[in-house]
Amino acid sequence: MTETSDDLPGSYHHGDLRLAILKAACDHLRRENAESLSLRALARGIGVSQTAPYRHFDSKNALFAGIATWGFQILGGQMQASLADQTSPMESFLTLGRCYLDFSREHAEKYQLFFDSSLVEFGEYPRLQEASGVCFDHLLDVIRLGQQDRLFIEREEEEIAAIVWAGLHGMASLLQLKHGRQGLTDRPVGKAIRFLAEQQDQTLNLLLRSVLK
Amino acid sequence: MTETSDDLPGSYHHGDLRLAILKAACDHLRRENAESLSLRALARGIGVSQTAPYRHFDSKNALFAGIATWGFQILGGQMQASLADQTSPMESFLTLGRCYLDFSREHAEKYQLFFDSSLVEFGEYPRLQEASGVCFDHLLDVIRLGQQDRLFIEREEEEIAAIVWAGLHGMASLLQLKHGRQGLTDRPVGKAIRFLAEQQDQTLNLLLRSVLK
DNA sequence: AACTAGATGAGAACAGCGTTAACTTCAGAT
DNA sequence: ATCTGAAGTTAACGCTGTTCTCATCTAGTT
Repeated sequence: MTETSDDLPGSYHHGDLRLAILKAACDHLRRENAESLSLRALARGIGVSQTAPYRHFDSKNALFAGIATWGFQILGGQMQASLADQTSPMESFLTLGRCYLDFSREHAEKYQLFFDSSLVEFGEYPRLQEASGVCFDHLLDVIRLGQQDRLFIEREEEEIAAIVWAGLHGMASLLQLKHGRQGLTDRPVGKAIRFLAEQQDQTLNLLLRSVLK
Repeated sequence: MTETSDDLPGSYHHGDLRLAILKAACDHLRRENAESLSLRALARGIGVSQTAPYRHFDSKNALFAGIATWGFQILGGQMQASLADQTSPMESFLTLGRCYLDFSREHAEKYQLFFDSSLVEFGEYPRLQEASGVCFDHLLDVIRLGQQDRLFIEREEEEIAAIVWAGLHGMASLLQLKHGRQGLTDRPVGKAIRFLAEQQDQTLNLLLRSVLK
């Protein structure tokens, strides 16, 4: 059993409160939003005192940083897994882009924290920086592979990575608007986002074309 | 004098409290962040009671929506102005992209609200929807112009707009990381973003190339 | 010139929040 | 068996968003 038995009566210690908080926070972020998330309500929902979370996270910001770190670890793992059975550099490159978009959809609540400098102070959490660095390194690795095959325009690998990242993040952001925003269905902007959602693979290819020779 | 005389003693009414709140909020967002913004502190800084802002904004979210609406109005005006003295559709297209990036830099605090569905509930504010719609229409206009010259790949105008928007927003987001985030200077990701900032025009051209024939 | 209505501001109050400090309980090593 | 540190609790502080009631000013009507 992977789940801890938190229904045992009289158990003073929770068992894995840290993970329970992370999960509950993500659940809330998915259903509601970041502004309405409260540490006290989270603790109440789990069934511990309102200050118990502070044994695992120094502050609310630290919790957000923890979620973001968790997210980068998951993304890093999925990137690595997605590259395992690719045969060509070009295939690897496209697969990595697809992987990024998939993550931003499946873990939307974590992904949003990657770019919300109001909720997550990157500089204060070295483990977060490292986890994000690992993901970026995977991207750089794939780009170096492609450069050996002269796949890309003649730029330094970091520059190619930045352009690719911009395209991917732009797509991911707009795709999230579709679910996070009401009232744009009948307007042109709604139609545009619907196109984006329906033609994801084509759009992805078009945007990645930016760095291809 | 464009500024209202709020230093007059004994003046019960502020004169233009709504605008003063909008400006003060933007100032705060630029220096600090959204989470630490407090309506009460804002009112204190302006010198009115803590409930005075509620005469102009129904809630904190309404204030954010007001800032976002203001932002779209400014962006719409700048888009229109930037297109005034362009001669070719291609020139107009590139200029509009430049204009978008400029706005995202000069009004970073407003721009961030455009995509923060946690702070701004788009569906609840028709004027916000309309202001954003005007901006999107400017983009569609330019694309229609380019389509007449067979500038773009064969797609519907909304689809081209979505791809362009994705590229622009991706660039704008990553460029904001440079100023909003510490501790990524020596890492590869820091180098990548520095490239992006230094080669903005080239990168913009590369990304916009996605939709060119 | 006096009156009135509506817009704008003030003050008190409420529940909820993040966070800290001091205390309690438990699990594991010596 | 005892000790120690990790993990959880309780009480408290100041701050917040928001609402309700009341005060003041402005502009327009008679």
